[in-house]
Amino acid sequence: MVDGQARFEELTKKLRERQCRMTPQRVALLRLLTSSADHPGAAQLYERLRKQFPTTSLATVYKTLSLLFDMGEVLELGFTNHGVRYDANRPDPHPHLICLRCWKIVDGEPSLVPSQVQEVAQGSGFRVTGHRLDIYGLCPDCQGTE
Amino acid sequence: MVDGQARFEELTKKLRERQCRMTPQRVALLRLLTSSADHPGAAQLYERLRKQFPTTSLATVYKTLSLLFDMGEVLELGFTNHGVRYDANRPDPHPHLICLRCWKIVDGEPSLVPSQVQEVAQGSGFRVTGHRLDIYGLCPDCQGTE
DNA sequence: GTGCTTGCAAACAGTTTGCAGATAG
DNA sequence: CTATCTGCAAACTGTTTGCAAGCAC
Repeated sequence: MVDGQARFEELTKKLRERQCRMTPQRVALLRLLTSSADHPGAAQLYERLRKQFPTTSLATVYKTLSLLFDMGEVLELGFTNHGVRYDANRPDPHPHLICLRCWKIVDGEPSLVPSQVQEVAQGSGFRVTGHRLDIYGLCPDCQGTE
Repeated sequence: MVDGQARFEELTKKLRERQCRMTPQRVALLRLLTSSADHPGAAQLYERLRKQFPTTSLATVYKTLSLLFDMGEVLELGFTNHGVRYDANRPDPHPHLICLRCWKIVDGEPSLVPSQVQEVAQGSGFRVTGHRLDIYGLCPDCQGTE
């Protein structure tokens, strides 16, 4: 588990270094991101943000998220049918366990995956820069309720 | 490598068993799919199909692709920025090497990945039904041209 | 003949963009 | 003060849907 408070301060610091302005909306979004373990989507973040800032717009959420993504501080998990989900707690590639029923997303441990990745790439001539491992299935809550 | 002709006949047979009608458009799409190793998207398939059937519509391409997907005979590789790419040659999960520059997609060998998947899922309580491993990087052609 | 399939157009969802006004530094 | 950020609305992309006409069987 990652310390949300520490991560929040780390992100704040990195944004300041970039001469980004810390607007109240941005601070609130950073707090939300660093205290959410459930890989929220833009719409979920927007909804939660609206409780504090009723005039906040979805566009602002997207703009901040893509800023963080460009800085390499957020992982984007894109899905065809369920939009993009964000992980700002652990920006390095790690496996995700995804429930196909309730669409819950849980972090997995990297374990041996990176060496596997190199092995698969071997002989292809690709220069590997990253990877993504999604594991699909049913979470404990959704088993037996199909 | 998979024998495209054999795969084409296999798909044709499975569709017939489902009492699906073999329209000329469908046959042509099946041929295209089973002879393409480059994981084309719907738009690419549509363009190639138009050369034979100038009146073919994108909707028909999507309908047939989703039929094949529902039958478990086609792999959908969804990307946030580049739509969905299809693999009808090998419907079982296998790694893909993806060039971030030209967006070429090359098949990788499954090797040890499945056991890794089980290992990662261990302790999460998830019942695993599938997985997806994408390896990002630069293909040989795109290295040095950045 | 029957009903699945096609192809058009319109709808749709999620994301991005342009711009005028607001505001952090 | 000034450049960045916000929030609205409109644009955009890729995909899906409804429906009348067409065609495989």
